[in-house]
Amino acid sequence: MPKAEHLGEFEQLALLAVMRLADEAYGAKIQAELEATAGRAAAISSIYITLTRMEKKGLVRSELGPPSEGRGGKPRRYFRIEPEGVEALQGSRAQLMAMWSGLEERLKQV
Amino acid sequence: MPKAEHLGEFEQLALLAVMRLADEAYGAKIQAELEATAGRAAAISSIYITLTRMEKKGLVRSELGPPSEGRGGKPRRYFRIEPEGVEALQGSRAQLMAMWSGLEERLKQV
DNA sequence: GCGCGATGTTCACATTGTAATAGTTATTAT
DNA sequence: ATAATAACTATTACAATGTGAACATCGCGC
Repeated sequence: MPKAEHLGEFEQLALLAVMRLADEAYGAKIQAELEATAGRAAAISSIYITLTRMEKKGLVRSELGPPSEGRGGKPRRYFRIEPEGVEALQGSRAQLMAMWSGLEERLKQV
Repeated sequence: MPKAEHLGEFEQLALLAVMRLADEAYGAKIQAELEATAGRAAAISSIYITLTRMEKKGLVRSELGPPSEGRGGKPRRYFRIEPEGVEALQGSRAQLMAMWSGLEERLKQV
């Protein structure tokens, strides 16, 4: 029973990638999305571990795709964000935006 | 020698609070600022531990205020953000903004 | 002197993030 | 048929980040 109070830095990014990819959100693609969009290198293990932990907290769910799609390897595991995940994400975002508000201007003067 | 690749969730918030408070950034006030502006409860120990660790990485520096100011207790420890800290903060922000871009609209439809 | 309020500090632990490595299975090459 | 390769998922052990509880310091008012 994790306490699950706040989303970690990487948890936020991983959730966002899942949302962006909609129904194409599986491990390898999530990794590519993070690299391409955020410029954030992430180990593939970080992605699986983080998403699996979040699944236990009810922030995402996952299901296996069809066993074959003209390719080898294990079937893909597709992730979907749950309403709780969306909510957590919006909460984190609101905190950061509140803290940033008014700071951009000040930074320009330096 | 920590590796210090990315800022954690709380590291970001703590740095932002230090920036917002300018030359009034000491432990208790940082805690109050987080609560007031972000609605984020944080243990006072989290603040000191996190900022002390970031000081070792060169993201902030700190100095003790005058021993007394008509009040008891240890002298206040004032924190300042360093240019490296500002840079790290902007990097984290850019990643999140990139990942969020385009998602707000999609969310409204749910 | 004694307690109170306003600080800062430390320790032990829980949660979050990563590197290294192993496992699965279709397709292609030999 | 067998082996190599490619495209994936999974586990383990550890490092970094975050927290709760408890303690230490010191001026002020009684």
